[in-house]
Amino acid sequence: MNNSEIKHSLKLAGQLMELHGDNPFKTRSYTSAADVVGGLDVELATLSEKEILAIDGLGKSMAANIADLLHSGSFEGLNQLMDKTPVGVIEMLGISGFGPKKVAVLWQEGGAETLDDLLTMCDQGKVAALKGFAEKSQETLRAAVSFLIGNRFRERYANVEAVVATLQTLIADLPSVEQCQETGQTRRRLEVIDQIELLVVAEDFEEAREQISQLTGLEVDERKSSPMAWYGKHVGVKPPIKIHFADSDSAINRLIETTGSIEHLNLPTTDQTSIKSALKKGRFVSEEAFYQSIGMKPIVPELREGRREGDWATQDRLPQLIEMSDLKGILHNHSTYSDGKHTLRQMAEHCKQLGYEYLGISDHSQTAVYANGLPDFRVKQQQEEIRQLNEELAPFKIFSGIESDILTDGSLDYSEEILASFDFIVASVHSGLNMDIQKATDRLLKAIHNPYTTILGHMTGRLLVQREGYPVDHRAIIDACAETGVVIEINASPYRLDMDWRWIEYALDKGVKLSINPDAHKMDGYKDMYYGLQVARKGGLTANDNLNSMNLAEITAFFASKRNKK
DNA sequence: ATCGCAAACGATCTTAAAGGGAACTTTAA
Repeated sequence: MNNSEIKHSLKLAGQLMELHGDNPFKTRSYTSAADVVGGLDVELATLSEKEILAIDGLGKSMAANIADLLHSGSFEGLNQLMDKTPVGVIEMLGISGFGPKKVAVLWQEGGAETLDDLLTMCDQGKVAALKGFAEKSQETLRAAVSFLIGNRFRERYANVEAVVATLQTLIADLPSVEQCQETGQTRRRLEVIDQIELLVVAEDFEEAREQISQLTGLEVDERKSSPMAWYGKHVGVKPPIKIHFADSDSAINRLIETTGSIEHLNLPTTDQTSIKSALKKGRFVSEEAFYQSIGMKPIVPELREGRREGDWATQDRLPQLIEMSDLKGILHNHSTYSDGKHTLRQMAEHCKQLGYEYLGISDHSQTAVYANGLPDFRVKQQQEEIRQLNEELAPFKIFSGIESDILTDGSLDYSEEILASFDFIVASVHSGLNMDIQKATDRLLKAIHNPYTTILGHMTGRLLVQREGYPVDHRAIIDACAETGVVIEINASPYRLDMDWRWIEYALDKGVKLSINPDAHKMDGYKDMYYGLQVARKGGLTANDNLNSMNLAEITAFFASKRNKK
């Protein structure tokens, strides 16, 4: 078990204790132990019991729980709590906006044991009748529960990536299988996956199907499976799996057919038919050969969504999509000054080691007390440390920034004097997320028009599969960024991937720059830029339109010119 | 349950918004 799994178990134990009305101080000790574990930069599995006991916030009981977790994947206290809580009620703890206390009422007073029970109770008006609930809460609950139910079989891309790779290898190694290739949504790098698809090349489909069904972890769904397709699922993986079969002659045709979205396959071709019907006219030896046969330049899988790629490919105007090697520096990162796991020095040295030219540090601002946000004097301390590190690490450069909360009224979180002391400012909303579209848009517009704002951070506050973002008028916001020269972040955390890639096209039309930012809270977090890059490519982003593709000299000039416009 | 001060025990404290219900509880960043 790794730290993040241990953290998850301790947090769950804390939530369940609160649900069952345990001593609040005992409850809190579990929650805070979970936080402590989350903040460690060394794996608990590598520590002795004595070393674990020496960690502040982890005492005798917690050390024993951790030992049990490492040994058996659970601990007695957690097992007991799980035993007396229905699975559906545990699922309710994930409802955004409703915590353990409210869930306890819904379960014990209202009798709900599943998410579906809750919807029924909302329909019957029974939720509004419960103590501590009323009309408004009932509707908020209905929306949050519907969202969770709608996402029951959907998963973030990053969480299925490894399973897809493992399955691919396992299946390719089966004696009856010639080749196994990723296709469908994951091949297109969609941010949320509701079906995993693979294409198997084999002579004898029947035999291949049977061997696949034998693989550990896979469960076949006999009813849905057919001679041409295996349907089923993998233990612990939410989206269902569909495996297509093809002989080697038709493999490329099947790959193209299963990779593109329906909208892509329906795109018109110059002969008045569609991609889909063109595929039926022959067997192709490569994807490139197929697209050329219909007068199109080859289209990479990420772009096959049925948007503008058909026209681009026909007119030879496909964008030169951004690549990892186009990223020259890393912006929007946290350190131990606020809620990051690693020190400023560690973050900088690691960034430099990876070959980047610069790092933009933007810890949380003072209002974010829960994240140890920086008051004025700590901003100054950090800037002094940055100055010293810059001397030492030159020519590598750390830019001093801040992730300033956009307060409820749309203003930033410091005085003019402090705001003016930063090289760049990421402005993001972190609190008061419950807004209508008018209020949210006005709040963001005011922040965009603040002359100190350099980058607009995670635009909608969404958490994929967990929580809907607040609604915003994307056009109005992008237009304002065009007017003010504010850069829009593509937050690369696989939980967010916000702004949504579907709006990149509009932003590029308006001449707005984007920035692929990892929002890293630890050194390892830099890797998330990969996920941001995938969705950026889906949106047609090129290196030219991406802020952190600038080299050090260019971005230094960019920050300076933005500051001089004030 | 943990910590700190002290030797068995007491204190444990982010804060603001929101909703429900008329002073407070719950939630979430």
